[in-house]
Amino acid sequence: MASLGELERSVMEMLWTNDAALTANELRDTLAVRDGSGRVVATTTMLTVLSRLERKGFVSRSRVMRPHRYRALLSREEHTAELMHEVLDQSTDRAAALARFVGTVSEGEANTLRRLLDELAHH
Amino acid sequence: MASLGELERSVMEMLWTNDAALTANELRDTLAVRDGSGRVVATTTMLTVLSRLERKGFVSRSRVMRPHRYRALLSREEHTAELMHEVLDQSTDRAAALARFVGTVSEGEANTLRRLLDELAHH
DNA sequence: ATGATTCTTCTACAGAGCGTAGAACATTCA
DNA sequence: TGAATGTTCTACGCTCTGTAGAAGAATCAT
Repeated sequence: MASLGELERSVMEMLWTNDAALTANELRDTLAVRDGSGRVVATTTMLTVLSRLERKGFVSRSRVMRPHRYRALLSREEHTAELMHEVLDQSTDRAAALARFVGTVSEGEANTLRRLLDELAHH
Repeated sequence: MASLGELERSVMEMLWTNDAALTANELRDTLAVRDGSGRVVATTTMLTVLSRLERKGFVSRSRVMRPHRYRALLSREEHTAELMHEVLDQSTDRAAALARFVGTVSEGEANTLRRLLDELAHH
């Protein structure tokens, strides 16, 4: 999966937080507020970034109306899960990598995992 | 964690595969053979890449002898586990992300996880 | 010891990715 | 149909990475 720059990432964060499809200007304004740094970018900058995110397959764009509306193709959780798989796939010994991972997980998270695997078993 | 370029990644792969500390020329030669593409780089190229990997904290260098010898600071599995944590840390809802992850894991891998968590419980 | 050899560092450059946005083009609105 | 709004095209600077020559440092062979 392609990786994201800082602004690209911020945009994805906004799209993940708002499940409605947003316009470039809405994103631009949200960024100015939400990003503590009061980051103000030109609308064209936002549009460029959105085009790149579309090309990379992170967002889809609805062109039926103007202004166009953008939404994330995956939810944040799906994205995270996909990244975890991708990382794991780079390993030659997946079981060993999982062992390391599980070995460094908090007790609470270990319990979460047990519960999830339990639910999975009784599908 | 800093990310790696293609050549940097190849070098880490070689260091992960050989647990002995290797020299720039050994890595150079191994690359030429191992990398199917018969990739031949100059020794100085290898040294530059190794310096960058050292700066990024991926390898350590023994300077006591010449030529210097390089080794990976983390094993491949440790590295993978660390990346998985890093990815997970980017999520706002870790449990949800883990749920997605577990939900898309193969049956065999689910069993591996159950076993690992079981061992963890009886520490 | 010293010239030859080997090794490392310094410097440099090209290509790609990203943040950035103006200029020009397209659409919609009043 | 002119004004306002929205989108695309083009471009530039910065950083990262692959690449390696030039120059400096250490080692070796005689």
